[in-house]
Amino acid sequence: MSYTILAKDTTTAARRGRLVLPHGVVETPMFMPVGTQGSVKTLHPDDLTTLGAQIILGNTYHLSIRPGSDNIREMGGLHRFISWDKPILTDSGGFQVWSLAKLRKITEEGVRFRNHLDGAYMMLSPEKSMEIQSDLGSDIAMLFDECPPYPCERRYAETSLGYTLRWAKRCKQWIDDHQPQSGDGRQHHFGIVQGSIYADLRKRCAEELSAMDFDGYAIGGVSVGEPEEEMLKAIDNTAPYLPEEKPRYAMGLGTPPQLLEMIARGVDMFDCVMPTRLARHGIALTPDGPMHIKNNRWAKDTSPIDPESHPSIRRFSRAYVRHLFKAGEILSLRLLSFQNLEFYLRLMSQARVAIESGTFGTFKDAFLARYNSNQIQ
RNA sequence: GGGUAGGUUCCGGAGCGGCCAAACGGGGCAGACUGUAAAUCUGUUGUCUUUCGACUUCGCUGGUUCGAAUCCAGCCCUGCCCA
Repeated sequence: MSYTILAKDTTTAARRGRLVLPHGVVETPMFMPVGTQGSVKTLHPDDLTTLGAQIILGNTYHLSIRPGSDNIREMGGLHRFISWDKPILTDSGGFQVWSLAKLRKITEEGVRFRNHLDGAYMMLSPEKSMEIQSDLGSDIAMLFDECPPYPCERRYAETSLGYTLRWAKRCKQWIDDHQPQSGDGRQHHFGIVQGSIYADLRKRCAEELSAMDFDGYAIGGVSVGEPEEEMLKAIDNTAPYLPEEKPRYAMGLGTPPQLLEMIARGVDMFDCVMPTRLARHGIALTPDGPMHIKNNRWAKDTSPIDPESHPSIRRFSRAYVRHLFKAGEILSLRLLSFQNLEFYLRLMSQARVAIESGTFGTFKDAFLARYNSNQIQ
């Protein structure tokens, strides 16, 4: 088995695991920095290594329209192309069906897009998505799903779920036909549970996908604008029906507190644009809460943004980073991205240690109390 | 000295008799962001008031008019051209 549960928490459903992938071993719970276009925005791959990133994301939709997945395959695959030799997870493009909704048409066959670059028509189907991800050579390929919007009426959610389940079967068929190998060295495939806010649909989807025996399972249809309460409910309505011995991945989430809440519910993997996007928008994440570095109150603050962070960011004062940001200097975006990812990855590292010692519950409460107090000195 | 263009709210810059506390851009202040069409987007930016509204403001002084940032006169100051 490529996934091993190493420890379980005593008072929550948190798990400490290890996932063996073609390009390396990743320890869970873990956070995956998002590198949609083959780059975690503003950061050098060596920065990611310094930060302890174990795996990053790439995106099927974006990479297939530019520079083209066939080109990437001919150049030796995504890892070589972007010079990153650790694991990569590729999203299937299903999310772009949702986020670029104005330009799409969904049919049984798949989704017909007009891409956002030159408006050219493009078809994404279960088979096509799997083929692109195979060309990219990612360690984990996500199944091609239909991500319903929020809010979503029952009727639409059912129809949408039908696509997701039938498309999952076709993805499975494509995998069996094209990638018959077994073992940790082959590309892994994760199913995606949809069902919107409807508990019975979530359960049904989780059970049907589980029966198809994928390498891991994702909880999708979250991070689409729903309130936090609905998001956690979707986790609660899904996680219990997923196989215990497979990794669970909450897609597109979340805030630091949300991450801990989901780990406590048995989720192992996360990805989110939040740390890097907030960085580019002038917000630093710290153990004491988010910090609008552009605010006037930091103008003369010579202390570091986060005294507990990595030395290479700790050496700069809040006043300096603020100055760089306000002056439009690119360095500020890099420094803040570095800080925010450092913070996310540190949080995951601390969570792993806490689970191993069976104290995740108290760790979580302490973290939340401090983070939510938002008392940055 | 002669000619000419102009002086507008933090800056640039529109406005050229009422719809003007004054477009737009920048800057300032604050906010939003959750499988990245995002180094993006939103709000706010004369004073007082919770709202209605009141008050002060378009170089200065005076005038014309029911009404002036806008018209007239004088003055002050800047840029450019000629001596």
